[in-house]
Amino acid sequence: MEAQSNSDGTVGKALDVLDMVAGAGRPVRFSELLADSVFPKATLYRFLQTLTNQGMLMLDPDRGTYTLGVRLVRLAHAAWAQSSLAPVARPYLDVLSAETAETIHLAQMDQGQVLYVDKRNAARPVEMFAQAGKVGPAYCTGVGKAMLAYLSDEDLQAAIDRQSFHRFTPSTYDTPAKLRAELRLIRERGYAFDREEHEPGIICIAVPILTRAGRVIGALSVTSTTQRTNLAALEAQAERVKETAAQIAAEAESWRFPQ
Amino acid sequence: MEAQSNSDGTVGKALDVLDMVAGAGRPVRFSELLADSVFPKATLYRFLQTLTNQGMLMLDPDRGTYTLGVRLVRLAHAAWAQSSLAPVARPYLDVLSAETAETIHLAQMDQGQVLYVDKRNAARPVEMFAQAGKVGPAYCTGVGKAMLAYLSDEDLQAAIDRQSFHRFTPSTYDTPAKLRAELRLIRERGYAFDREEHEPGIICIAVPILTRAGRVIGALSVTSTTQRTNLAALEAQAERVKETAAQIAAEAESWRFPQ
DNA sequence: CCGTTTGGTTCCATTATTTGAAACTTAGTC
DNA sequence: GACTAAGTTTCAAATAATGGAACCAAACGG
Repeated sequence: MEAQSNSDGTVGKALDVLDMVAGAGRPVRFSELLADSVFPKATLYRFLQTLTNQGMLMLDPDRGTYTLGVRLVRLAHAAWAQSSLAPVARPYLDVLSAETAETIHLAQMDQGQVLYVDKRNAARPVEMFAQAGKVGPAYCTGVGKAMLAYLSDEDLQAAIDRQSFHRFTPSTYDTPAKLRAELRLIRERGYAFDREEHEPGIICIAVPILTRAGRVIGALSVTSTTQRTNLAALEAQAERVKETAAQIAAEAESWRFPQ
Repeated sequence: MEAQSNSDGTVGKALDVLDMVAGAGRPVRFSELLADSVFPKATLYRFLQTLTNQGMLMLDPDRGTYTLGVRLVRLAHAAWAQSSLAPVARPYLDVLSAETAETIHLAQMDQGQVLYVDKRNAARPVEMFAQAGKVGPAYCTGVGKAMLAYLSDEDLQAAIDRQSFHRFTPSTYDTPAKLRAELRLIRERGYAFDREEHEPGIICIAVPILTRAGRVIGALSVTSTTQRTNLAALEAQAERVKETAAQIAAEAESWRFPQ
């Protein structure tokens, strides 16, 4: 995972450093960060220092390791509450979840990747933080494709440039061309499938969540396994899922932008 | 809520802007931010642009309003998972919660404030994001005082400087001197009380979570109301709560810093 | 016990970025 | 169609970031 030298000046670079620490997934030493950083020693050092006294990072003085700071948790609480679809969508997901008795995902786009902001697992109730906040690829997941299909040409190009096109399974679309063809179909149809493209045995139907103006603000999916069901059965739920998406869109529009 | 012009260069200023948007708690227009910002128009404008490109903020193009971006949610997921005590503490909180049948709070220190990272409500299971991530004052909460009591002189001074000493109730400690006296007692005793200092009728017993080296990494509290119980009854649980804190500390030390 | 390596921190002249007043461009009013 | 408010761009001056190199401290090896 390389920091792709963003062109956003000092702030962008500092945020890259933040991502590096986040990417490590465990406390990291200065030297480790230095090893796969594009920055020279002193520069990286200063960034770490700045981020640390801003509370975005935390330095364990005993071990000399850096971890993400708690200020992030606070900011994220606000982000989740005010900017994600999750709080708005919650009641609608509850209903859909009860009706379908399948796993439900609510996702948004983040820098070309899929960010899951809520999840319902028919079996047991949600473990919020543990599940929400996870990221996944866009080109081979139902929610990902549903969102990609409705991006502007410009945004779509930017997103495609960020896809790895790794071939997870035999049915993964592994080139931009194949993906674009699929996206056209999705746009015509109004919903997307995941035909075991990311994980064998896992299938889903996904619909975009669109504003009245036609901008994608998220996606919603009903997921199952090939053992329990099949695509046709999922497709039968399409209208129901679209309806939920529409409700969420309407609510989001009136709630997040009052007046 | 004023951005207190931090001395951390460009990055610090950008993060201040981020806080401003977070602080608003709703989508905000450029002009609103400009109104209570110390930055001149062009500067603020460029920061917003940078943060937006970085996914830390989101610009609703229809309305021209800024909200926190989803990248924060992703970062926070990592922060919560790797840097907060919550995942480590979870099983121990489960046990304590079952035993006491009272509300449990797990908190950490963030820039002189108390950040709640997990909460158990005897009645219903946790709503993670909805509860975790909230912040509160340090000088008048059980967990806050428990942590303050074990800070180094330097860190304590810095934390005290950030307290408002607002008098929420008649029993709130409203000066640094009174607070410091209380902290001495807490250090001798090993645990802290909240004697309706923040909210009338709400009392708690709180213990610090300390590393073997004696550094505070968090605090844990059992909260109740004056209607249901009293301080003496809570104090009777002190040893039990300390034990849980010790378990969490031990686990945190071996788990978060493997090898 | 001392020379050496490794990991982390500080210096400081150079360089590049940020800064912000002012000019400009929309979009909205009356 | 002049007037206002809100947002965007420009550009020379001011400032902050940069990074090579020196420095320090602790751990290591002989």
